[in-house]
Parts: sequence; C-alpha cells; structure tokens
Amino acid sequence: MNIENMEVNFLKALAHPIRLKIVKKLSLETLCVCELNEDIEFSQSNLSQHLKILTDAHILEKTRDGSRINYSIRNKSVLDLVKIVHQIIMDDIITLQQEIRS
Amino acid sequence: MNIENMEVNFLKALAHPIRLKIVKKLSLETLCVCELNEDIEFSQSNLSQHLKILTDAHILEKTRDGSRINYSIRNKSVLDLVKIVHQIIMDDIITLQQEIRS
DNA sequence: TTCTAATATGATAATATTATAATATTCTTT
DNA sequence: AAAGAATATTATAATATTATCATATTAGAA
Repeated sequence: MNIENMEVNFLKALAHPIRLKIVKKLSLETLCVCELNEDIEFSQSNLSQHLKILTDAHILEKTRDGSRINYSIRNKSVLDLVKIVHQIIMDDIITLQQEIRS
Repeated sequence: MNIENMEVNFLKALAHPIRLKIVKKLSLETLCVCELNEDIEFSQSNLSQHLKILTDAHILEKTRDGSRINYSIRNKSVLDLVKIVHQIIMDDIITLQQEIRS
C-alpha cells in the first residue's frame, strides 16, 4: 500500500455520517463501546463494524478494560482535521448566504 | 442538507485516488481540463465526472477562458487539510516502523 | 456555416459499501 | 463450569460508487 492509497483510505474512513459522529464523540473523551452504543441511531453490530473500519484506518485505538473495550483517538491531529472540515463548511454556508442576498 | 451531511459530502469528495490527485495538482496552480487530462491514468470522460463531484462539493471552482475551462481550489483551507492528512499518514508509517523494530 | 478542439452528459455494467440479522467470542460473576 | 454482559464476526441483500463507452454541447477557427 502506497502513501496516496493510505491517505485515501484514511479519508474514506472518516467520510461516513456514523463514523464522523463517533470520531467527534471521542474527540471529547475516551468511551467504551457500550457508551457509544447508547446512541440509538445505530445497532451494536453496525457500530462494531464502523469501529473496526476506524481502527483499521489507524484513526482509533482500542484498549481492553475488563469486559469493556475503550476506544480513543489515536492521533490528535485528526481533531485538527475535523475542525478544518467544519470551518470549510461554515465558510461555504456563509458564502452561499451572501450569494443569495446579492 | 445539514452541516454533518455537508461535512461528510466534503470528505467523500476527497476520498478517491483520482480526486485527491486532482486536488493536489491544483494546489500548485490553476489548470484547465486539457492539462489535467494529460495524466494518462484517467479518461476525459471520467476526469470530467470527477471534476463535477469536486465542484459540486465546493472544493473546486471553474471559470471559462475561451474554449477552455480552468479549475482551481475554491477555499485554500483545503490545502491545509490535505497537508494534515499527509502528515498523519507519515506519522503512522513512522509509528509502524518503530513497532516492527521493537 | 462547417469543422475541430475542449468539455460535459447519460446509460450501463462492474464493483464497493452499507445495514441487518444471526451467531460467535471473550470476560466476569456466581 | 454455567450464565450473563460486552463486543466482534459472518453472510447477505440493498444501495451507492465507479469506469467505460457513446453521444452531446460549446466555442473558436477556417
């Protein structure tokens, strides 16, 4: 696997509504699967699959704590990235609003 | 379309090898379709479709210059984002190499 | 206005991603 | 060891994405 492919894989892993939501939740604190799973939007099985995709992409890391598995952000730069994405979208929205007004 | 969806759309647009390559090329200079199309990896038709996806996601903007269409990066923050992705992957590679050695 | 270069669009088959449902694994407690 | 809680895996049907091919559009030159 070359670097370009790794970059694309990384972006693909983030480019899903459930997975982006998980990353945002974990940007605040480490959580176990059962806590993430309190969100009613996704089933346990589906959550587990998305966690695997994020872990395989090295975005998350997992540590066992008894019967629980805790997930956390592996590289804090991911949080900078998520912030930039948010800012770009907000800029977009402002630009669109200005275009509508004029 | 809500903000979360817009963020995911934006990430999805970047999460493709051809599209990421286009964005990286355009990070250096504005180019017309014919110049981008010198890359033998993709057909004219396929390039055009990817350009449409990037433009729809507001990552690129197009301007006509005679019979040519020039594409450029719409928001320079995208370049910061691409840099961070690259850095995260490079960090990853270094971490993996250290794990192999130890 | 016809020709050509530059770019876009539409249909479609191949491939990839996703959610669901069922089942399996692993750990803790009893 | 058996039971229950927490998490992961597998198979699969539905959906989305992609590349290809054929065709259409647009602008400038002849």
